[in-house]
Amino acid sequence: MRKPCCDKQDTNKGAWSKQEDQKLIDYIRKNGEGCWRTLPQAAGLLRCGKSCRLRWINYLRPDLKRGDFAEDEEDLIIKLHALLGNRWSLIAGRPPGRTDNEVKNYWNSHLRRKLINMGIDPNNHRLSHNFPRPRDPCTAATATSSGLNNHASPPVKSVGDNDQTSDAGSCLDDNRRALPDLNLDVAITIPQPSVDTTEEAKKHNEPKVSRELEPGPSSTLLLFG
DNA sequence: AAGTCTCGCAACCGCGACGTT
DNA sequence: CAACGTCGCGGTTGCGAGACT
Repeated sequence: MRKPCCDKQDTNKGAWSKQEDQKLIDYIRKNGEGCWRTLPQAAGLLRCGKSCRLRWINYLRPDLKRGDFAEDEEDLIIKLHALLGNRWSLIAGRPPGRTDNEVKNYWNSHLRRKLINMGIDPNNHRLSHNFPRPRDPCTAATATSSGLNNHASPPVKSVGDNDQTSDAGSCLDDNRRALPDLNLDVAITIPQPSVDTTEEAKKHNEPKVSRELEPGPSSTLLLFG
């Protein structure tokens, strides 16, 4: 089993009860987000601050859009992943009302496999000889059912993985040729306030985007959803 | 019908980034 | 400028539900 995330013996773990949810909602409605370290005690919750923050962001926030991803959302996520790699918080900033955790889970459980079935390496969005091609249903079936999911073969961390952003971006031409139905003409801009509604997101995404994705002053990237 | 397997979601953990002192 | 504390992100895991045998 896991080691506890914090040393406190008297903190609850695992699934949240309705009462806990309500306490957290009530407290944040009254006092706003932030100061997660002290929030649990102030709200009367036997949870660590991290757990409260995660629960609020991923589940309780009122502006969350739950349910199935639309096709245009899928496309957008694929495009953004090609451009950004596993920067889920940045990717989640674009489809409104989605969380990084939700996008990450959806990628790992659906989109990854979808790309694999299309013959695309989901790690770098290149056409891959190691992955089944669209016209090869036998290998496609084998790949999807034989451990290419995140459970059987968790992603191995490597230098290449960390560098996949530029790598993936450099292969967009290949993808266009291979996937005429998938518009990969994508670029990035700082999220609009109307899309990225939270102050928190603005605070953190803006500098991050400009710092990480703008190699030079002229490289302002515009994202069309 | 019962047992086993697979999948997806929610939650946890470690670590790096950032702010404060 | 180093030390410390907090926050946020990404990777990973556990568990329940549904599919399969």
